[in-house]
Amino acid sequence: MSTATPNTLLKTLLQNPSSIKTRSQAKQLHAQILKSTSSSSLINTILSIYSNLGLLQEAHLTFSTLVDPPTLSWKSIIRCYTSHGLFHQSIASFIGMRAFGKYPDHHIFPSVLKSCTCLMDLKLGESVHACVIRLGLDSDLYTGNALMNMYCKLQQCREEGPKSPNLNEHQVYDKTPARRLFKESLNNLSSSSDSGNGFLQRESSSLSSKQTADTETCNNFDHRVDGFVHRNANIEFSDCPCIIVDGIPLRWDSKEVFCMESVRKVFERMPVRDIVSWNTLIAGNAQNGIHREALMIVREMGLAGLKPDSFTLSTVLPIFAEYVDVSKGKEIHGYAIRNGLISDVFIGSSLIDMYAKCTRVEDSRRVFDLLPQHDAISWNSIIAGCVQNGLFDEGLRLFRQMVISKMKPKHVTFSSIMPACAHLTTLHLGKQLHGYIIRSRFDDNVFIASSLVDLYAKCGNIRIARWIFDKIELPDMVSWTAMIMGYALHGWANEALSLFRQMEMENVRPNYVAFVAVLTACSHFGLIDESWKLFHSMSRDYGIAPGLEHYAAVADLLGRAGRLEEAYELISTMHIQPTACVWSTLLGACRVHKNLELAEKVAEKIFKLEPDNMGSQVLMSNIYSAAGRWKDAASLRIAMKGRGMRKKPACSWIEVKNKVHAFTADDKTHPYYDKIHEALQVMSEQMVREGYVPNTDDVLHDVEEEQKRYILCSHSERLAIAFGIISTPYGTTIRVTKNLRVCVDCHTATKFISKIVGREIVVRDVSRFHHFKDGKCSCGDYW
DNA sequence: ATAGGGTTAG
Repeated sequence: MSTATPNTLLKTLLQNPSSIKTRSQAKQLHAQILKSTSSSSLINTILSIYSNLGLLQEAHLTFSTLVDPPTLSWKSIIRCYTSHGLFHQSIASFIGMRAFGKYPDHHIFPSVLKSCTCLMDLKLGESVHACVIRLGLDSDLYTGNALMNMYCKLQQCREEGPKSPNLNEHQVYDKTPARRLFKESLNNLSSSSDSGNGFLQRESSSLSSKQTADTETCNNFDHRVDGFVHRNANIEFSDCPCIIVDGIPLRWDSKEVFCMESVRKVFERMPVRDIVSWNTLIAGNAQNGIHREALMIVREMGLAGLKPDSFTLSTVLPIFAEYVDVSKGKEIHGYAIRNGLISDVFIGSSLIDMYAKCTRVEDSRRVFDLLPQHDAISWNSIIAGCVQNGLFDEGLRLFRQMVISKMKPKHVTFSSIMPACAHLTTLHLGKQLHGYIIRSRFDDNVFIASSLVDLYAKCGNIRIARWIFDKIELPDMVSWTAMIMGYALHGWANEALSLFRQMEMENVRPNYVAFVAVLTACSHFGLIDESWKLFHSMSRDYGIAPGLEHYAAVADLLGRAGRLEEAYELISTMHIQPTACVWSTLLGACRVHKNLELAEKVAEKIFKLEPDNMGSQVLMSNIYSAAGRWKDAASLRIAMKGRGMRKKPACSWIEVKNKVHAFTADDKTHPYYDKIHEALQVMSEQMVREGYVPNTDDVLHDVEEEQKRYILCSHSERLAIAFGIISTPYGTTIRVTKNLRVCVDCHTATKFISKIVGREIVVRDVSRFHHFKDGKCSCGDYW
């Protein structure tokens, strides 16, 4: 081999190092260099080539051969370490370089600062900043951007200034109340105000000049006109919900919590700013909850002559998602379409999420379908969007598709999909997922563990739920709440209460939902004093304004204890508008305690709020019947019939061998009906011998006692239990789910049946559910 | 040097 060829090759290659594209090319070149020369400058070149190609191993080895690496080599190795996530090594090399007396240049600081950011080490970052200033490199664009990014990300590490006494984190960060308020306000908003106050166009001249353009683009996308946009236009992102209870405002704009001073300072001192600088500043504000400021900077950026790019948009979209502002979200969507940014996966998943959070999953779905490529996050967004909007079956279907298309689920995927199984109480699916989770080693993730706790609790397996809960190393508020709610659903009030106290002892702050859980537990067990204490402690100690659920739980409790007037008083003085639902619990209590006078008063309120509320009309008519006021009862029923109202039959179902069997009352369509009926008869006789006395109070039909007993016996949950007994092996726990409250007699009967057959029977009632028709579930594929 | 997704709800 002649020596001329490789040398010429070397020369040409080294003049243009970016022509080396692959690992083998780089290694060949390296070999040639070692063979032909011992020049260290060529070694530096090959090191930077390795570093550029992201070849950590090769770069590391090459670097370690250098005795006194020049600045260029330090630069290469630091960048290589940082880009491979070896932040400690990156910092160590930086320190080593200083020790060797080498002066870092402006190429080094972005990597070093990124390492500080990823290590969450603000102190270190600040001293690096000092170093930057001493070297006079703070005017460098890249360094400035990296500094800003660091201060944005490490905002939380900074000691927060003096806290106002009532300020607590979850109030500021919990997104749910805002969304809840929004959904409630939808019912109240009827005026359609003009939504054309284009957010992007208003001041930024660089954007579309025609104000109608966005609307047009969006209309091409969205053919439906459902008034949502207009109704929504009243909600401004500046309207941070603030509830006043006893003169104390309970929510603050998070702006007061964070200060972006250092970021702003760096930004303002930068002599040159590019789009990255602006985007960093916007993202910093957005992610620290200072949304209004973030949006203002977008406009400012437009005035500075820079067009929002895909980074800007995917930073801004989550803001509109959080404030449920679909009209502004659609503006961004239109802007993305017009500027050819629509195939960007980042924008895509932000749009999917935004539409989903605005309860418009169909639109999320369309964005998803139109994306040329799906990554794990866009899959997660669409799956989470479906599940969060109650489309559990669709969520599961998409999850399957995701797995089929060889996209590996990430841990977020599991925490998004588990609630679907929990709500559908499909334990077999949940168990499969649990297996998948363990195999993927995601089982130590708090989010996933919390949803597993919820899943097992909802599926009636409270012990396994507790077992999973106990294995969580650092349970967060949601884990505690899921477990407490599990106990509440199973009627284990004392466990729920002691867990709640334990949570408080461990300094985990309960939030809105945690109080719903613990109050529900009290309410199921009739613990009036406890629930009053909790109810008051909620606003007093934690600054949480009681919501509908809390009022409902306490009112229900008072009502069931016969303290009807107190319950009435509580509901009447609520600081929010009571709904028909809250009044209905009191109406139920009026029936139990036979207080016709109050019942009429309450019913009037309900009928005014919800003229079509069938349950209450049936309830009221039953109250009249029980009081012997047949005429009133009849007239109510006739009125209902006249308006074409019919009560939907309740339905129970049981999962046997991965198949769901659904029953309605007196349902004779099941293929094993004869056997079920026979089993029920045998059991009924046995139950009576065991001392069972049917409680026919709930059966208000004007029929003979004998007939009443038959009606009780043919309730859907009993059919389902009987089917469970004859079709599952002895010793198996029978888990029946019902989509309305379990009747009192069935509750008693279940205990007797359980005793007779020597098996645990769990009847769970769920009010929100998927649809059953002719004994089949609407999501047949999954059963 | 900058961006998107997650758990609990009588």
